[in-house]
Amino acid sequence: MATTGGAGRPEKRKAITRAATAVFGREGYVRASMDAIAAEAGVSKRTVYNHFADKETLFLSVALRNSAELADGIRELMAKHLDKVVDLRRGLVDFAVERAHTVLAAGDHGALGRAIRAEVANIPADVLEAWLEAGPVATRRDLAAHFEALAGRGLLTEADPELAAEQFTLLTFQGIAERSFWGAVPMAGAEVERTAERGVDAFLRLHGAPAAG
Amino acid sequence: MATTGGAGRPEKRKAITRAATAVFGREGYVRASMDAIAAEAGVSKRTVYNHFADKETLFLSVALRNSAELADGIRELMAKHLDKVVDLRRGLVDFAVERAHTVLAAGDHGALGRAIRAEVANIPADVLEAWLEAGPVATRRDLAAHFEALAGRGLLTEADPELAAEQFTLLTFQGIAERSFWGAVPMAGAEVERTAERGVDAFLRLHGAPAAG
DNA sequence: GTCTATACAGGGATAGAC
DNA sequence: GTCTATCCCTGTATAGAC
Repeated sequence: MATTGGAGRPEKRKAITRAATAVFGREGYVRASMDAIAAEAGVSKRTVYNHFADKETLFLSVALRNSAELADGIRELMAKHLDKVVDLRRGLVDFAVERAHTVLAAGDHGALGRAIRAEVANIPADVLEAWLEAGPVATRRDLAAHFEALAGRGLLTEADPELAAEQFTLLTFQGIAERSFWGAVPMAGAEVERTAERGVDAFLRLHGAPAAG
Repeated sequence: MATTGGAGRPEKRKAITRAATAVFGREGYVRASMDAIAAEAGVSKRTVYNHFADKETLFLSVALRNSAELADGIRELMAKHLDKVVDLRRGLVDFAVERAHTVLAAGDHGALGRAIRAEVANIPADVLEAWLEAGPVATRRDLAAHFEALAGRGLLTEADPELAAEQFTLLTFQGIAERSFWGAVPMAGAEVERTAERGVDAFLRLHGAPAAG
């Protein structure tokens, strides 16, 4: 990431990363200006350049951090809804709904994801790989582990946890993400829920244990 | 769309739209310059402004045209693979593979779709709606109609053609689109085929007619 | 020694003028 | 078809302030 040393006060650095996340999310990489980020952070532009070598470095830095934070949040949702589940369908639907709201919220998180996807052709391959690994890939792996545990409890079939995680995401989340353009166009909460329910029903027909169906 | 009258020679206009599609697709809306578009079209910048009022008008115009052309291409693929199908699984897999290659090809088509998705927050609501209607929504409707016909022949269940079309697209296409970032990051042909096959298998377990399974 | 504030050089963009 | 007015952006430089 090549931040310019560890110089400067940490509180300023934190304000800059928060502001950069918001401005890049709102405007996208090209439209966002370093002036606007400095203003939103409440620091001078010189201070921004004291902490981050240039605009690209700042963008990639907050992108990576954001990806990891988002994966952490989703991991917590899995623990909350899938660890000690009694009603499997209910737990899966609740997880799907909260996940969609978390990722696509108009707040800081989802917006930056949009900016990254828009800019993906201009991101160095190794940074893109790190972003994927910290975010979507980690989430799929975590979800597969949970599904494997659920299979161990006889609630899902054992066959292929990775495939189950992939198809769960497709059926319960990807349609919402695509239709709302990753949160850029708001989607009614009721439609999110309806989509999650229909997705979970399809998922359970594919991967639910016959006994628990 | 507010093109500036019908002035100018049609051949020039065609060259401009073709060049704009390519440049916007390569660079994205913000990075693309009217100079580059004029150069790629082999006309003067004055000629570009003679046909299209400004940069935004040009972008939205080629976006709409592109959306409709892409939907036409997919419609042809449906006719080719699903109209007189004998081996249903084979037909669905071939359709899914060709569709993925068509949409995500590095050529003119898919690249502009990326630019539109990146810029969606800055597109007027009515134009975005028209773009959706001409493209993704039309494709889903066409696919649902084909699935209804296949149900009439006893190859799929009758239940809900719209839902079947939605889930077919999710299971056989959306994962490829997401992983390749709508064609920005190339994906091996073998992985496209493998993904399509696994998606079709899941789709048939959800919507295949029991007799034909 | 890090911050703020401001100004400035250099490049490139749109859109219009000649 | 070239040329230009006008604007905005990045990144640096130059002041002084806590």
